[in-house]
Amino acid sequence: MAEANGSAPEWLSEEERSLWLAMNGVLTRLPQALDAQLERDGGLSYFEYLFMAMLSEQEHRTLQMSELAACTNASLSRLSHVARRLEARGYVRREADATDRRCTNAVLTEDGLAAVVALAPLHVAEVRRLVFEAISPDAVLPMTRALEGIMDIVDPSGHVEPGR
Amino acid sequence: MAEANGSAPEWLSEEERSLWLAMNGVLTRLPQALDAQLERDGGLSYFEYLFMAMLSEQEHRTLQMSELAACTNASLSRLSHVARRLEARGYVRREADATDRRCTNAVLTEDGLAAVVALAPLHVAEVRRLVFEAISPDAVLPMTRALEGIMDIVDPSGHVEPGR
DNA sequence: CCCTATTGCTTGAAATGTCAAGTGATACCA
DNA sequence: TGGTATCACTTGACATTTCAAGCAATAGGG
Repeated sequence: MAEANGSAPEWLSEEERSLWLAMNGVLTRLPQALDAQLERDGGLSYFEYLFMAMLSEQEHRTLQMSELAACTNASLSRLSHVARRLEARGYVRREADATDRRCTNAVLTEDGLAAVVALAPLHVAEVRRLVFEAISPDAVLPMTRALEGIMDIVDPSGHVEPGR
Repeated sequence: MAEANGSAPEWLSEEERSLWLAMNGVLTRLPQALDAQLERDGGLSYFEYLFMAMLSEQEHRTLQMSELAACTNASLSRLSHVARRLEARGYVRREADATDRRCTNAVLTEDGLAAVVALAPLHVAEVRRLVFEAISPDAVLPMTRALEGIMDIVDPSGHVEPGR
C-alpha cells in the first residue's frame, strides 16, 4: 500500500515501539506539565510565556508577527488571538511597521518584561527538573541531532531562531 | 527562589538550549504532522486514531475508559467526548461493565476495526518517515531511556501499556 | 500608472480541549 | 443495614485552536 517490503518493515520493532510509546507520552504530558507550572506561578500558558520570552530576547523587545510565528512554531492566526489577549492584559503592544504597513510588530511592555523576568528562573528550573534531569550529558548531542532531524522532515522550510 | 546556585545553573547551556529549541519544535509540529496525514487519509485526528488503535490491539477490541485514559495519556473527560463522537460515526460502542456498573467499556466496531486496519500501514509509514528516519539505530535506546525518564518525572504514577 | 496578484495579518465561526459540577454505582464502616 | 465516601464516568460551560474568509498594503506586470 504505502511501502515496499524490503527497506521499511510494515510495523515497528520492539525497540522502536517502546521509543514511540514514550514519545507519545512526552508529546502529550510534557506541554501540560509546563503549562501547569507557568499557570500556577504566573497565570500564563506555556505558549503565552514563549511568545513573551521570544520578544524579551530581542534588541527592542520587538518582533514582527510572522517572525514570532516562525520561532514559536505557530500559525499567524493563533498568534493574532494570543496577541490580542496579552495586549488586553497590558503585557504586549502591537504597532504597524513604519516601512511596510502590512506588517505588525509585537512589542513587549514593561509589565510584560517584568512578568517574563519573574517567571524565567522558575520555568528554567522546571525544564531542568522535567527534561534535563532525565538526559545524561552524553545523550544530549545525539538527541539534539535526532530532534533536529525530525524537524527537518516535518518542516523542511526550516527552524528559525530569531536573530538578535 | 527555585534553586540553589551550585548544582543547577540559572540558564541552559548552549547545547541544552539547542536541544530544548528542537524539542519545542517537535512538541508542536510532530502532532500536527501526524494529524494531517490521518485526517487526509482517513478523516481522523491522531487522538481518535490512537483511541481506536489501542482498542484494536485488545483481545475483544474492548477497554475500560480509565484503562484507555491511562494508555492514551488523556483525561477521562476528553475521552468521553471523543468516545461520543466516534460512537456517532459508528466506529465505537460503549457498554456498562457487567460486574461493576460504574465502569464503561469502549468496544471497537467492525467499521472501526476496518478503519484502523486501513490506516495503520499508512500511519506507520508516516511515523517512520517523520521520526525513525532521523534517529540512527544506536540512538534509539538512549533516546528511549531519556524519554521514559522524562515520563517518570512528569507522571510518576507511571506509563501504562494496555495488557493483552 | 492602473490592475491584478501576493503578502501579512485579522476576524468570526466551528471544532476541540479543559475545568468544575453532577450522577449513579459500589465500598466502607458503624 | 443505613449512611457517608469514593469511584468511574458524563455533562455543559468556558477557553483555546483551527479553518476559511476577508481586508488593507505592497509588488509586479502591461
